[in-house]
Amino acid sequence: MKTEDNKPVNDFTTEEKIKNAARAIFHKKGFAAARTRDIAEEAGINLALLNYYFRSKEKLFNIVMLETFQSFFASVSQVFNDPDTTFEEKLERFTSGYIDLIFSEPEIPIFILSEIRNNPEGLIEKIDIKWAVFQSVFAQQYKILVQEGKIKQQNFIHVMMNLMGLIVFPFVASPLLKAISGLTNEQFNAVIKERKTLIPVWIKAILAS
Amino acid sequence: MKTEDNKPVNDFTTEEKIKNAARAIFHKKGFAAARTRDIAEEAGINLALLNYYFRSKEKLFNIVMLETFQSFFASVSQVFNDPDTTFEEKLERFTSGYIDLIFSEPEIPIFILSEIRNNPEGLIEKIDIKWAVFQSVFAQQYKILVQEGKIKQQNFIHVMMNLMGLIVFPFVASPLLKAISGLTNEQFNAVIKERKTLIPVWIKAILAS
DNA sequence: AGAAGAATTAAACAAATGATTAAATATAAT
DNA sequence: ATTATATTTAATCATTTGTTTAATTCTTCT
Repeated sequence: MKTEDNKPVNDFTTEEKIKNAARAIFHKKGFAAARTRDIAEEAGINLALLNYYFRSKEKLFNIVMLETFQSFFASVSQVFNDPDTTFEEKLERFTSGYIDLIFSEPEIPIFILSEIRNNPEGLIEKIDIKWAVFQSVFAQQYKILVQEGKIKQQNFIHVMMNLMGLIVFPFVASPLLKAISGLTNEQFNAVIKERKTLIPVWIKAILAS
Repeated sequence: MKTEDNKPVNDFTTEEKIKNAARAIFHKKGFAAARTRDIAEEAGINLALLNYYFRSKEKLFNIVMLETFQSFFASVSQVFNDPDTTFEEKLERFTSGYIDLIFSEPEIPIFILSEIRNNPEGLIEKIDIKWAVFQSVFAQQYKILVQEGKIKQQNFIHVMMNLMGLIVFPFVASPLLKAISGLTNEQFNAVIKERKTLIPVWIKAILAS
């Protein structure tokens, strides 16, 4: 039973099942360690269908990678280019929203960071991420605050490094941090949730220093 | 021409050549994407010698991983447990020293972080990293400063997350950061060098906030 | 010099893995 | 209903890749 656009009711199409499985496996293991048979099994489909729908492992990976990358940075652009919020509000919304986002899929940061080292120019150029960040309203508001003497002059890239470092690092280093701290998963998650309100405060303290 | 302990003069033993090559390849590509033939070629040796000296790719990897891990955290322990420096001095020495260390081998952080996700319990337990950090003199000095009311009460793990996040993140995200900022490699490196003095200032601002 | 052991090499093996084929089944169109 | 097209399957292919083997060369010891 399918609709006129070939989509099963109450279920996923074969193509979607493959892509969802591929996303899960690639995110968890990376391109090189992921096997097409893993993906086929996870999707519950015959191995040959993977090539029938996507031609090759690499083509499938590129699609998953691009979509992951895009959706992961879509919210950046949205928050950073909202004309109706202040610099400080953007700081708070970005921090809180991003921590929630990564919480829902904690493997994504390390996936992106580790896969991007193999991707010389291919991927990054496909998304206008530069515009989303360095030409954003957020960046312009920063510049104005500097001109007004409200915050200290400093290369804007430091702000981005600091903000993203404070948000993302605990996730990518979580196995290590759990080991050295001895915290349980629940305790660790509670610590990270605290950061949703702490990081904006810290960033402001940094900007004032 | 070799010395009595079988070490060639002015050169590396075969075993060392293999391990050095393995380190380079594993650091750059990770375990799954590294091929034993890559390593043999990089080392300039016959492929069979890899198994002759190290039994298997996995055993070779475990040796490289453990050594990398140990050497990368040895300096932490040293700086953090120096009884003759203040909390503030440790902050400065750790930041400066670690940025220099990562500069010399920029692939190591992403290597460690991405490989550790496959290593449930094996690796981390082999190093007493908990002692090196959470039971360190640095941690004790932090506790005292909190008791004295010199800095604000906060879970010590936040300090470690912040410090390491500010230091490490720019390296693991460098391809992304270069893309969004448009900086050249030289400009990017200059920015990171600025952070050697900035990060301790920022951490102190955070601790006071 | 000659024997014994260590190191090295070329070749091949075996398993894993990405991809393809050809037949079978299901779906859509007339 | 029949045909045509799309989807799915089991089997197989072809390459890659970790590993081993057996022969050869080098080193060491007497």
